[in-house]
Amino acid sequence: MSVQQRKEKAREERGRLIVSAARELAEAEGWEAVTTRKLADKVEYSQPVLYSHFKNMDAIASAVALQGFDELTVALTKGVERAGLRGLADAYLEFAREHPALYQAMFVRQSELTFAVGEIPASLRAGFAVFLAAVEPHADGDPETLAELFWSSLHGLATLQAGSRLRPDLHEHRIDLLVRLITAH
Amino acid sequence: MSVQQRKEKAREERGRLIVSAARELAEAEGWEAVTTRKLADKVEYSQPVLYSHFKNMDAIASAVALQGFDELTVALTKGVERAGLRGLADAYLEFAREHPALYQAMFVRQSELTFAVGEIPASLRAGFAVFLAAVEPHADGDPETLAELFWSSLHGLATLQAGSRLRPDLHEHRIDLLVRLITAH
DNA sequence: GCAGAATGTCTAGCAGTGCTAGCATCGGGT
DNA sequence: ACCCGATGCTAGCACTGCTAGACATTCTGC
Repeated sequence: MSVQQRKEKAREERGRLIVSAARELAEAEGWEAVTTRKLADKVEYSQPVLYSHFKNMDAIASAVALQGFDELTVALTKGVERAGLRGLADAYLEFAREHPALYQAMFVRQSELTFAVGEIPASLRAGFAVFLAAVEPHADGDPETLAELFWSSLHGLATLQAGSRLRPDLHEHRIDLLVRLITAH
Repeated sequence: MSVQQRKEKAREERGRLIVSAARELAEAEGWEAVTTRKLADKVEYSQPVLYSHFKNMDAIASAVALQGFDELTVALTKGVERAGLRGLADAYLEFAREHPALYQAMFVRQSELTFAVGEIPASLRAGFAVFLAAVEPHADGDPETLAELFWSSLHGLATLQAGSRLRPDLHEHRIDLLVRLITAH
């Protein structure tokens, strides 16, 4: 049944095309501009094909988010290898700044995927592991809490910054201070 | 012109009615359920009336947010008076937890109101002042940066918690740790 | 090679969204 | 008593997510 396998492969390819088209559209014009019609236009199919790949629009955004988790984990790993805790913080905030729509899909837009209760994507869990390892030397026997707090702080900085609610010129100072607070035990 | 003044007063009253109806609806069913038709139904007018008070739906949400800034500042002040930095953190996170839709309108939904660039609502500025004062004893000559960082951390905790992305049982631990990091200079 | 079945895609449409033009109707000023 | 401006309404537009049903097209069994 090689012919069916090839079909299946082409189908998966089209699924990936939809996801990357959605991501591009979101990054270019924001998620509110990602409509079924525009997306169908972009991939040069009609709207119903979207629904043969994904349950609904939210599922497409979730697929984009999943890509993001993978890429974030890679970026975080590189960051921590380059410059420890400070590199991790820089990598996280740079990722959020460079891919605002992607970051929104991952952490701001509420989706069906409620983690912590239920199953967490493996890539996200790997990202958390990077935090855990990086933070462990500075935790008094409770790296989980410190890792969650560090992540939360970075998330807060990322989202408030994205909304222009923090003074841009103090960006570096805030990261410095955060890292100093954690490392100075 | 007493009659006109009375009319104007009734008009303002209706404006407030719209805002509180929107807030109730959002708190009860989430912002995605706040539509012009439902809102008009709730205040027992037709949709066009909404537009004689507000430019558009976003402006209504912004009015709700403005209410929230006032209330948050009050809550933060009480918190810091009761238990210093820890009371401030508790008050902030309790506010976000008890009024999730309100908090969304204030800090999550992106609106025209980009602060930091442009004018910041007076009540929000007052809220930041509470942070500044509470944090000042623990800052090495740079309370602004520490206040922004503290606020960001709480915001991160609040939003990630709201999305069920943090372990609920560690809630108190995270606050403890955050406050300890700041106070332990 | 060919009829019939199965798979896949598209056209057309529904219900609901934010928002507005234009028409009644009501009330105050002269 | 009349006029006229202000006010709220009905109806409608262009858009949204999503789906039913018609139409090809391709594969299967003979």
